[in-house]
Amino acid sequence: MTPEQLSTAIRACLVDAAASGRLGLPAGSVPDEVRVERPRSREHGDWSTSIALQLAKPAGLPPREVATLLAGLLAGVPGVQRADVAGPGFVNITLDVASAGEQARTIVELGASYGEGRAAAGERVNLEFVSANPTGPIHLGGVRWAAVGDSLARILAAQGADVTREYYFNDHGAQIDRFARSLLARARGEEPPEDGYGGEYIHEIADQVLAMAPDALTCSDPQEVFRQHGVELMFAEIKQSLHDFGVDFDVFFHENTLHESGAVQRAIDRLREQGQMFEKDGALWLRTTAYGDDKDRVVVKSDGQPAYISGDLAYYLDKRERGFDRVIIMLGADHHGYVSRMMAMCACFGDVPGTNLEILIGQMVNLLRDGEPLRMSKRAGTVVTMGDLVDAVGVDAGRYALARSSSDSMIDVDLDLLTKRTNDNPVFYVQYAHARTCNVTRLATEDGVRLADGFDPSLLGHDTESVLLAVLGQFPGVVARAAELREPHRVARYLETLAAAYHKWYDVCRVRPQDADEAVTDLHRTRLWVNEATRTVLARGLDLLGVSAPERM
RNA sequence: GCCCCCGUAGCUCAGGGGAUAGAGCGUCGCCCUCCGGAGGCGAAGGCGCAGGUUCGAAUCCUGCCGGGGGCACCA
Repeated sequence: MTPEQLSTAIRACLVDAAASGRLGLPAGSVPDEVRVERPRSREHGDWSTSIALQLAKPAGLPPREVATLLAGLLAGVPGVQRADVAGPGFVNITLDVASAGEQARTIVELGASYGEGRAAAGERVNLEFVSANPTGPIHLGGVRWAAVGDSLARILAAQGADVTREYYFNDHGAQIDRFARSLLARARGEEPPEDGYGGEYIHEIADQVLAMAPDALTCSDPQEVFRQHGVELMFAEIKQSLHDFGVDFDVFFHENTLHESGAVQRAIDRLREQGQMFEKDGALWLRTTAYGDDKDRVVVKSDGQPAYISGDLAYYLDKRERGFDRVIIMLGADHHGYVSRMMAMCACFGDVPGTNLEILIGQMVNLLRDGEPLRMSKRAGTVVTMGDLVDAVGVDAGRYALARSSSDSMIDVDLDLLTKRTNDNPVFYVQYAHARTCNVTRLATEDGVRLADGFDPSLLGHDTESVLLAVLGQFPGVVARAAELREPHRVARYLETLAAAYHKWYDVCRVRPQDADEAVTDLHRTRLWVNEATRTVLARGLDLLGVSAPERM
């Protein structure tokens, strides 16, 4: 019996009790979802629910009375060995060993599709992340969103969403001009401009542009040549480093196309028709304060030039017109000030903020060296790039380290720790567990233990076994929750729990016969099912994080 | 001044209003005639402060303290 099945059974008991008048409330007032949790202490059984505590008040009964009623009904459910009332009104449930053991069969039979859900089925999601300006390599701060964003895309897809990964390529503004001027200055052997970029990569790109266009310095518009080729080269490098990090976008959207195609003007016209625009001081404004922004925003400046937000307006409208009902944008904490104006903009279009537009703010990565904060500056060229991270620890450790923490938390990354390749990255703990499952399967198969020859879940009675089975059963709920809250780190934390449960089980429950004299029994075969189920979930979970699941390490 | 995030073990971080708050690393002590010891078992060690809501608060609300970030007709 899976936790989902148990939850359904509990709800059915409650609806029954309500319908027959024993609960003192109408059947319709039983919550749609009854939460089933793992109790903290093993002595409290396999699963626990606090539903009786929640229903006590509406039912007008003491919590323990509701719990007692529920426990009595649950005791009659097939697969439930016992249901006890505990504490203020918890119902603790212990399953039959065989019923709990069926979890292994369920997983092995579903294979890689175990853990998938339909919570986001039919949703067309546009997930925009990274979107770093092509004025330099992606630095470590941006890498966090690459890891988290790509993982979120995988998790949403596992819930049935149709996800497009999108990168907004800002190739239009003043920062690009600064970049071009910096390249030009470098090529002429001059110091970078006051507001420009420094660093080794500027040197390299400038040389490459000169190689591509030998007359770049003598042509009529040198800066334009450096801009065009420089951005192209920088962009190619960014794409490549993302690809090497295991992140491939479906759409690279160029801001330029919005201005060239007239999309900006269309968006402005649309908003004007809806009465959201007004003119003041020679500029055109969007009345974002009507929807909670703290000030109105200039869309077209008094000099006639479009302000930055005009691109955002057009871009949002473009995404919606491409058929995405959910536009999700991941931004760093240094951009959180945009949230209220973006949400207001969404409302100005007549959409629903929070539904059609979601903005996820992630906190920054704090770089340390020797425990001391490291100040990074693109201007000074002291940046730690995505490539540096991959060179230092590899893709798996890098992605895992960045994806295993909540995006709400600022995280510290100590470069010396990383470059030392120490074992304190939990990704190895999880990957090792996976490699172990593969090893066990390989050796067991050589010994003649075959899944197809038998499965007797009533043999899975060891305590470490029931823990492992229960943890395996939590996977679909974890994935669903990670998708719902847009929190990939939940998957990583879950995998660490699963790996721990597996290691403990492995330590005391042998899968293979001890030696050639020992016959292969149903216990060996059944445990091989458990091993396979674990391998399946570890592999799928790592896949959701974009981390490899090695068979040997 | 206003807005957002954070404050949990020595360090880095988990923790869906529920029972005795967890993991990794670090420290100390155990376990290889045993499917891979990148493992397992044990010990020490913690919710910034003060109120409030609740049967019940690390979790929700308010204030304070501390850290980070943001408040342009820049992009």
